[in-house]
Amino acid sequence: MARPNDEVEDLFQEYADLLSITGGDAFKVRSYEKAARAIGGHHEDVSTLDAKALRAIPGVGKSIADKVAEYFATGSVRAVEEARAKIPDGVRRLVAIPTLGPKKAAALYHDLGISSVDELVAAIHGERLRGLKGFGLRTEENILRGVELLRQSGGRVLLDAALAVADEIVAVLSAVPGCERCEHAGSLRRFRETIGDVDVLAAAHDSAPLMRAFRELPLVAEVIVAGEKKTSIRTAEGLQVDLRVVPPSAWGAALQYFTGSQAHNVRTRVLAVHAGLKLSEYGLFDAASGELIVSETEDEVYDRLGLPWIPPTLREDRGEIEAAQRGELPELVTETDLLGDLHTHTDLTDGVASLEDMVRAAAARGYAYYAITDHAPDMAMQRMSDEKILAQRERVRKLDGTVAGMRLLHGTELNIGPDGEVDWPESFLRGFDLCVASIHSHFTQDRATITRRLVRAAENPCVHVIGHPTTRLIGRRGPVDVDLAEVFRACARTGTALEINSAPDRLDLRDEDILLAKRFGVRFAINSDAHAVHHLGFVRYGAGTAQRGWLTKDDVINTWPLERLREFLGSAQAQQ
DNA sequence: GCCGTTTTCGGCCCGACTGTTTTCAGTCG
Repeated sequence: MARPNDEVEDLFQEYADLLSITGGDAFKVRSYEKAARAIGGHHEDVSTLDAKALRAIPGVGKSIADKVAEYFATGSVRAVEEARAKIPDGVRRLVAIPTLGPKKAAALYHDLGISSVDELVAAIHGERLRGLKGFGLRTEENILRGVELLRQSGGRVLLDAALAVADEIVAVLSAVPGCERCEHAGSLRRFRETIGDVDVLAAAHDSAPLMRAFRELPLVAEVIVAGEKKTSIRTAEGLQVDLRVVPPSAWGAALQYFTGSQAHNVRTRVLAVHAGLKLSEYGLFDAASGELIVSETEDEVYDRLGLPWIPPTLREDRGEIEAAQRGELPELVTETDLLGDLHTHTDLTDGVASLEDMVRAAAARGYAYYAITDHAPDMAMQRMSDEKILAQRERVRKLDGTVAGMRLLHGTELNIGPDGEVDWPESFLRGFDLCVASIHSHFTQDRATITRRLVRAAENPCVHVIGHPTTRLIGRRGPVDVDLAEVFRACARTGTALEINSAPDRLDLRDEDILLAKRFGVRFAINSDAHAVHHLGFVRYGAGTAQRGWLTKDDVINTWPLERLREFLGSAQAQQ
């Protein structure tokens, strides 16, 4: 189940969308968006809060607090239901298309009766948009490109959504009597950036109670197939989940088989054949006699193939078999290796939690150090000023070391402008412990310009980390067109780290880019880019992505002790 | 709809780009 806070966030975001499509007051729309974000990022469960506590959340006043209460009392909100009655859900989905906002969606619906993405595409191809005010040929092209982007991620969900579903199912099934083991497998276990369907594997002598419990889960919207060995369901959000139940003796072989990837499995089966064996989801067998050799653990299966156990995040047939044969598998960085987070926000800019709340939550994760990196003035909407950032620095210095001994770094997330310049002059930047620099606009510049822009940022002696280097948003915006090798070369030369932004809709750098960057000898930082307390946990996805890029602890600067990190930050400034 | 070096209503996130226009609306971060 979604967190109650997430349910309310989705509800108010939907209401804001509907209000904007119906031409409602823009400030009212913004109020609901702001409240949605604040509630989604709030640390307490809003379903347990009374009116007074609800109104203590920034952006929540009487009207919105009443609607939250109404939602938990009745299961719905009358005002939202009324808005839904006016605008078909398909019209709201149109605004998910990049470059298509509420005004254009409203025009398409009212003038042409278009109420779904499919109808819109058909209308464009039927040239029915020609002559519609505000819609030219370029607009049509942009819409079609946006739809294509949406469909590329089509049916696939982000890691966090898939993991939330998987975690819930595994927790419930593990408690069913007779269940000896239960884990998620598939691309989710390999931490792929998007997930087509969730695979859950369980071990039991009798599968019936597990299959029944699975079918009766509250999140099940539809049972697709129900058998003795396999059951598939679909959630209300459209995510397919497959449960396979195997005998406990076959656990290891099944887990290996259902974890994949397919390419990795092909390689392991070929290895088996060459050794006179046969590998299937039921075990490793002697090819001639059909006698079972091993099947109980993954370790045994790999061992009998002459390999050490291979971490799931490496199982893509990208050289892991060969590395394993040579005994050269990397010792992968893990989430628990992280000693701190180097890219986080507070409510001084676009975060929703206070400095103190963020610091407390970071300390609760056991971090040794933590950097606060709010936006700088060039992001005009954030209204940052020298005075505000210096006042924050005072507060950071006072808090430093007072919460569980955690050390604080005062930093900023600079904006890399169209020519590669950043917000403040060098004299001011030297006052920060750490500067992340990221691109936030001008995404469509040509390859040479973007490359030069990022190289210039890396060459800036005050920039320590390049944030979300390709700026892609999964399913919504492609990466900028850039010569990554050139950027990686510059980062290696200047001692500038590359971020692995852990936000599940970014995961930027992505795994393939990390593999390439590592070859240039670049260092990395696995950061949450948290805008709320619960975002700090995003580093789980960043660490998984780093593993898919074959990174070890030594490659990642925020696994280093503070002293070594400070040396790295200092030497970057000393250069050039 | 929220908020207030607040007290009851006026301001609220600003600037730039894109595409459609020919002076601006819509979208985005």
